[in-house]
Amino acid sequence: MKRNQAIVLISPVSYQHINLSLTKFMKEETILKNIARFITLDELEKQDFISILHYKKLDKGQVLLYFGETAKNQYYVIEGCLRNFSIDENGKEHIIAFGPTDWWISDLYSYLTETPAKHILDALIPTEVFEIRKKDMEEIYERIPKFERFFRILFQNAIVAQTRRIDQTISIPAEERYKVFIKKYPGIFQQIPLKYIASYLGISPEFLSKIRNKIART
Amino acid sequence: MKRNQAIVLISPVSYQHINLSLTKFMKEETILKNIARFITLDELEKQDFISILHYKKLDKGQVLLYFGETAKNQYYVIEGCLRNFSIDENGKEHIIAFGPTDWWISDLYSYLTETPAKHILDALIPTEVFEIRKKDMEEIYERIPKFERFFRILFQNAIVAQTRRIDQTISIPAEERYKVFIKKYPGIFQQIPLKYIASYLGISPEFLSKIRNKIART
DNA sequence: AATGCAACTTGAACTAGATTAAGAAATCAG
DNA sequence: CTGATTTCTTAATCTAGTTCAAGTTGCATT
Repeated sequence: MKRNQAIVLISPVSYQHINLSLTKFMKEETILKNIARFITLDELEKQDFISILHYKKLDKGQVLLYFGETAKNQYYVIEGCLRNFSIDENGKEHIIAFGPTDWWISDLYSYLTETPAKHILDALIPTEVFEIRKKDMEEIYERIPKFERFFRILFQNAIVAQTRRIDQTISIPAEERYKVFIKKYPGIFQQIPLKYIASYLGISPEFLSKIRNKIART
Repeated sequence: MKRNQAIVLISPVSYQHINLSLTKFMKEETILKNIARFITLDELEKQDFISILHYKKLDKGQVLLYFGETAKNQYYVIEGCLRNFSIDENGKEHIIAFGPTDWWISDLYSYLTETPAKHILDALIPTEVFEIRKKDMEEIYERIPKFERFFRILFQNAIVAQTRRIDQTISIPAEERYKVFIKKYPGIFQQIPLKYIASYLGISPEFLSKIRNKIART
């Protein structure tokens, strides 16, 4: 079954598709628009916040956080897709989360406890991010307390999504979970190799292939 | 294998065991102590906050949130244990979260979106809670903005725990997950029937029994 | 103490998903 | 364009976990 056969791309055209990089200004606009979902910043606050952003451009496969390294940053994905994954004692990779365009991602455990990370963050496709250092963020919380509210709401929404995922993982079979994933994340489905999607779903690539074949025959 | 055979009870004696109910004052102290982990409240702020708490005492099996009902409250567990669970299309229950003593619990999706809940909250053992109405909480956020920080930190910690759980669910076998659970939640393990623990782990009660027997023979 | 109900255990049969191997198709680098 | 590498598919075999049925044990009620 060919991936793109019957699924319409419904997310906005990737900026890379039109071969026109975002200017610095436009990149900053995307993160400010993301923040404006939950809080309103005045111009001074916007400038203050922008001053702590560190732009990074990653190639496919490039690592943002290594196993054993202490996470001192969190990331906003301007464009592209990151993954947060672990490696089990058999050397097998398990994707815990994707970090697609317009999402925030980090290894929160390492970041909060300042202990070595047990997870790894890298880019699955060429990706641009804003990196925010923990120290800088703590100062922003002091200077612009409404960011407490922003992240409270962001984290609430993250908990809702994770709860949904836990529920599905323990209560519905892999085929159903795959169908839910396609509907929920069409952008990721289009861009990311199937073996990574299988890993995220907690199944083998071979089994995902069987599921897709079965769906195609129905 | 008998449950209590080789496991030492390490959590403090249940208040109910010593047949001495907490006074109203002591109950309020427990939630204030919980809050003091992340923020400092002055006496006026404490009184303000306590004024929105609604005490509830539940019997085993008593429901706090029904399927299809819109969640208008969140809960702090003074003593006891709640569960957040779903029922799949085969009528099977899946426990998504426990809410043991000193934890905060709600159906966050329904609470945030003000849509009918797809989960159910009830008491697995006799339980006392403080119920906090959404409307009251929103006013507290206005009057005492440092609660934004409290819940941001609380939600961050919740995300860390859920991420750990997702990682374990997709990467280690049920036996390992059971061992992790026992170490991490000895209190729940002591008090809650095994069939609920099996449900939380995403396995059948029969399979949990087989795991326990295997462990006992090793 | 007796009875009924709920929880737990056990074994056999079954299934969803994993593993292994091999080949095809797609993508990438030069 | 070509060769190398990665991704994907397919089939056979294996295994973790489910289901079902039945019996045992623990708990609650009378």
